Amino acid sequence: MDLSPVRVRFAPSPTGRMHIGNARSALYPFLLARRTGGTFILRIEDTDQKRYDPNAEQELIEGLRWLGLAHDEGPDIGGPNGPYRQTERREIYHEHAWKLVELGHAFPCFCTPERLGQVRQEQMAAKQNPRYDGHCRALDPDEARRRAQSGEKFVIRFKMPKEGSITATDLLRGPITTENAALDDSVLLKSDGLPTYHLAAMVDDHLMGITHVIRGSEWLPSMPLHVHVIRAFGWDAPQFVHLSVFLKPSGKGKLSKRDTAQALKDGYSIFLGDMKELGYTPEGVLNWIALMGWGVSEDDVLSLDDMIARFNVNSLTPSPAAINFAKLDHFNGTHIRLMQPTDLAARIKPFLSAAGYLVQDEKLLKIIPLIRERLVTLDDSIPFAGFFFRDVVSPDPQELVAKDLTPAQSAQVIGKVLAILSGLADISHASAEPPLRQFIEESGLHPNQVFGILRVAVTGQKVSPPLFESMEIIGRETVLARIRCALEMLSAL
RNA sequence: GCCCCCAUCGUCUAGCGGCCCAGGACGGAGCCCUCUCAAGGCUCAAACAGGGGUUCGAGUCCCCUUGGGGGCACCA
Repeated sequence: MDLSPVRVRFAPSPTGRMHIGNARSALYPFLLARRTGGTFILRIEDTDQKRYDPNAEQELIEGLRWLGLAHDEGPDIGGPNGPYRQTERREIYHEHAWKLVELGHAFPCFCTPERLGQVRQEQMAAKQNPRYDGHCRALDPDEARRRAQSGEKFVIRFKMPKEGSITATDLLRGPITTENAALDDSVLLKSDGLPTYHLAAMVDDHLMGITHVIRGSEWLPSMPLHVHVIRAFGWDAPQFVHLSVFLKPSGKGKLSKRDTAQALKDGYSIFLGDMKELGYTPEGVLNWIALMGWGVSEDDVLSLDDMIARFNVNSLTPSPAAINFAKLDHFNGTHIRLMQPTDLAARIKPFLSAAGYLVQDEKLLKIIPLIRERLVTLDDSIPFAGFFFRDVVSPDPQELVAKDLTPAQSAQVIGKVLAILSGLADISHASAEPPLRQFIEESGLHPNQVFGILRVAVTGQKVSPPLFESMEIIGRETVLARIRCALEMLSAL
């Protein structure tokens, strides 16, 4: 592939929460930029004042930072091609819109929304495609300019050729030819003075020197319009890459509000902010989204650096992809296991703290090897490690009763275990296992019965990290105290 | 309704005319390991949507059908 430095951008509109679709739209350009030693730009497309969400930009920036997708230019860090918020570029769009009018490729339109609505209704009633009827197309340019300047409400529309066709190329799909007659006189500049996407994005991409436009496939149908606009200005078109959409887990249709609600119920989310809180790691999330729409053969556990080294626009896939949360779990767990113990400890600590535990770093570091291969999310550290930091545990008395044993028999067993462990100067894997194994041997009990009672007594739960290693970390005194407590509970049954 | 795009195991995908009675990963099933739960190892089930062409030869190229997705705003 061509490795000359690209200039690419992530250009979200700040209208809501950052989700995996956004993240992937940022990831691929980022990878391409890093792969080629190019430039990755963040641009905020905030021209829709109705849908504007003042918190969105910050969430977007935080999301990028969390994922590790650092941009080289953007509204928060500046750069030579600013401003990077479209509302701060009004004059630029104005100039360009009128330039197009001058060149005869656009025209001011004074039609009211009411008239347009009526026309649309009539067209639909006549089973025609709803489209602009060309009412203001033939207006005298000077007259139109005068009316516009006198304060009359107007928009500027692209003057789409009536005949001919245009061929626009998507890198993943090849050339796509469209009849101009099928295209509309789209609005470029709105009556509020702000541009539509069709003008703003084309102007900005040109002015910012964008070489590859990587965006969602919802833009594929307007690519012909975009190429028309670009050519009307006399510019060279960038390479277009349209990413496939994410489908709901069933693969039937794209994600809806209901699906995101359902995901949350199942303990998942498509929003980055939620995913972080649920204990997903940037590495896991990145790996997951990277592989939805990107064909990598064989080794598919990839770090960001691996992705950069292997990324290639041509291996992106054009077909829609159903999201699969089980795979997210897999990647998350895999990347957790790949982490350095100190790194993992640092990431787990906030979760434990938030759960109310006072965490000692040294102790946590000792726990890491015991729990790392058991974690799917960082949040799982709470059930797996919480009991290490608790003063007392409160097991369910019923769970202290071993399989096929009565409460009294179970009490007898744990009493014997207590006697054995009490006799030890310290409780470690090496010191505790042999005498307990010997006891099991002599008693004819099953290891699961003895260790099961002990596990519940010491950890307060039926599922835990390995018993002996856990007891070693908890310490002799606490272990014995917890066993005595369990013995009392059993005796009371 | 009109326009556009897409089509390999349940899911994400490899495959760019012979290397494919189709490979990997997730998930599923089984076995091993084992103090619970995991992790790990091994094994198994599982797909070229259908129909026409082109070709000595098609999952790979073309056409149609079907299915899926997207778009048709003074939203992006």
